[in-house]
Amino acid sequence: MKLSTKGRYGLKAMVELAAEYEAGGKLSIAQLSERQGISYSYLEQLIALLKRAHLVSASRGAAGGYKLSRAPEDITVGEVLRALEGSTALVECVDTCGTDCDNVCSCAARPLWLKLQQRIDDVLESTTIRDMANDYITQKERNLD
Amino acid sequence: MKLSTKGRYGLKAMVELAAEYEAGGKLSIAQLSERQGISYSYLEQLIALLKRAHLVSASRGAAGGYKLSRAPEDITVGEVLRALEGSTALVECVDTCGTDCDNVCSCAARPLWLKLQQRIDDVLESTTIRDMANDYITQKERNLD
DNA sequence: ATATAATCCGACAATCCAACTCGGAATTAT
DNA sequence: ATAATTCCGAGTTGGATTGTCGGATTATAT
Repeated sequence: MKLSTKGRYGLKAMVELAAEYEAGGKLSIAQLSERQGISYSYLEQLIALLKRAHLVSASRGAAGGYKLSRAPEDITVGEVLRALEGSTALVECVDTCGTDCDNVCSCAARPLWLKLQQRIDDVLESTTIRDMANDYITQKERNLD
Repeated sequence: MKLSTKGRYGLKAMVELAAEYEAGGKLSIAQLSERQGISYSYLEQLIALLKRAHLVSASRGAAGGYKLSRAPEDITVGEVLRALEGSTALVECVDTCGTDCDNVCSCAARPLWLKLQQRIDDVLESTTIRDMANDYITQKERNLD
């Protein structure tokens, strides 16, 4: 019942880009990996996932980098995590992509998993990375005092 | 972001015991593993975890087996999952046992994880295995039609 | 007493997957 | 040209999940 580093690191990278959004918001992998203390090579892979999902767009070559392809208030945490992890489902049998469990109709636990998943998705879909960036920024300001 | 089979199988075993509670509620591993199609040897291990957490009690020897050590309405899903998985935390940094992340105070994601974890635990602590057993029983009845 | 049915226990094995690393090709600004 | 960057696929490593197995222990039934 753990979220992988893929999801955690990738989401933090998105928040970093969101916090930079007003100022143009382009950051290179080198910048992102340094700000978060994540391996350059690994972050490369994560960003690739985000790009494939059209959440960020790249400009190549020298002075290149990544920026959000939409405004941060239009990107939900759920979208980001799905791009990174494939799905936010806690158990397969509640995945929107369907299930191969032949037992769904008489499963003792399925009603619970459905309810739980709904609560999780409520949070993930109602939170945007703009929200997170705002928290992040005020948090950093507080730390300066 | 997946729940392991430990949690899923173990919880289903507990619901099976809860459904049997009124009738005495003692079941052997052989019975439990057959009803769920889970390997006998593996289930043995899972039950051991539940026993260590005093959620079930065993009677040894022939005609032995396991039963709930408390009434099913007094056992929450959260307790069961903690016994099986160690923790229900989605990310370490919200674990009640504390964290070794030196970044908690300026983490862009922590407020989200806290909120998410709270919603998850709301569900897990407010659902008992009696609730699940009731659902399970009516579900089985519907399937007879 | 003996056979039988069960829990108990620890060690081991297979498989998977998360979490990276690496090398180099393609692209673009200066 | 050169340096900075994205792009891409393959390989590695370690640890966790998901079991299996053999035998010891305990209780019941006959």
